[in-house]
Amino acid sequence: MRLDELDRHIVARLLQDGRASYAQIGDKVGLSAPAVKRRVDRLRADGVINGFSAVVDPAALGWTTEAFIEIFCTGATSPEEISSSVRVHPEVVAAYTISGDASALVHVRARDIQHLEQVLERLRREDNITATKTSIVLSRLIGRPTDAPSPEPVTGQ
Amino acid sequence: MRLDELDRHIVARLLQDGRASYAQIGDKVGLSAPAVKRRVDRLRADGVINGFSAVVDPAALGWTTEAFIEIFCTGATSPEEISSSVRVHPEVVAAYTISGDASALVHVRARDIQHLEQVLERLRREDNITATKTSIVLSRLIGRPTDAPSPEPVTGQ
DNA sequence: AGTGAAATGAACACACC
DNA sequence: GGTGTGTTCATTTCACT
Repeated sequence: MRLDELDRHIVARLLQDGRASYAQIGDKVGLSAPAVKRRVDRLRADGVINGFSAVVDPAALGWTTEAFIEIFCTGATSPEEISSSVRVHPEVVAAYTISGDASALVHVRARDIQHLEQVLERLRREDNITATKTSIVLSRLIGRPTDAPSPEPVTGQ
Repeated sequence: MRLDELDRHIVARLLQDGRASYAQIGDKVGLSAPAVKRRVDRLRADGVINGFSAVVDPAALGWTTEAFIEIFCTGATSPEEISSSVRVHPEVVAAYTISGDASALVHVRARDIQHLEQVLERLRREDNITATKTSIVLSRLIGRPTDAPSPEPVTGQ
């Protein structure tokens, strides 16, 4: 499934304003509203667009503390096992297996430092997990709405 | 500014479906559509909700490679300097100053490994940056739509 | 703060060019 | 891909509690 320029343009607009009407988008990209809807429906069916969401300030909801935790696991722990050890903790907002020394990198949000400490204790109690290495976020320098990329992959120069 | 239960409920619904109508939300939370709209307007004015966005699959847009890069800087480089060194690179989707050895942690998306290498070269050419340590993402285990937290901070147990 | 009603405008599903 | 139309539904504003 290939995306043309119009598709990318529509995705760009929806990243910027997920509640834009089809007519509004159509004005910007040069299509009629029904044509935009047809393309958005197709983009959703193809899994390019997976839904819509509000962009919320975590601090305003009481999540003022954030950390990245490197997870070290026993011998040959599978990604699935890591995933299930980690996903039971609701404070985990993202987790990745990565190259390098650690088995996984986990992005955590907590109410405060005390809460973060509790999360760490709970993670370290998991059977697979032998060690953790925590980097507390001091400040967010950059963060696009959804950590989303721009719709146009930059061609290498 | 404090949020009551209804506000959190509304935010939860908008995180799940950013295009939900006010009437739909009202049905779930027990309010009329105008009442929901007034609260959403207030949440936006207060900066709790910063906008709406589509949830897009980066791979479908051609961004198949992802990495976390620890950035090491000269002596006393300020967060602002790091930020400006890093934000000029469009492949950077997020960046944080963190505790620990590194000065900052940068989340990067690239088209492929070759492209990632180019990003690394460009980053290392920045004056402030003395070294980088890259962890390539092998697989995403968990990733809530927007790396957003749930609207209810979990109380420590 | 909330509701309810009325007017405007968007969405949707058609058939059609 | 663009129009047209008609129906349904959402948004918005206002009066009122």
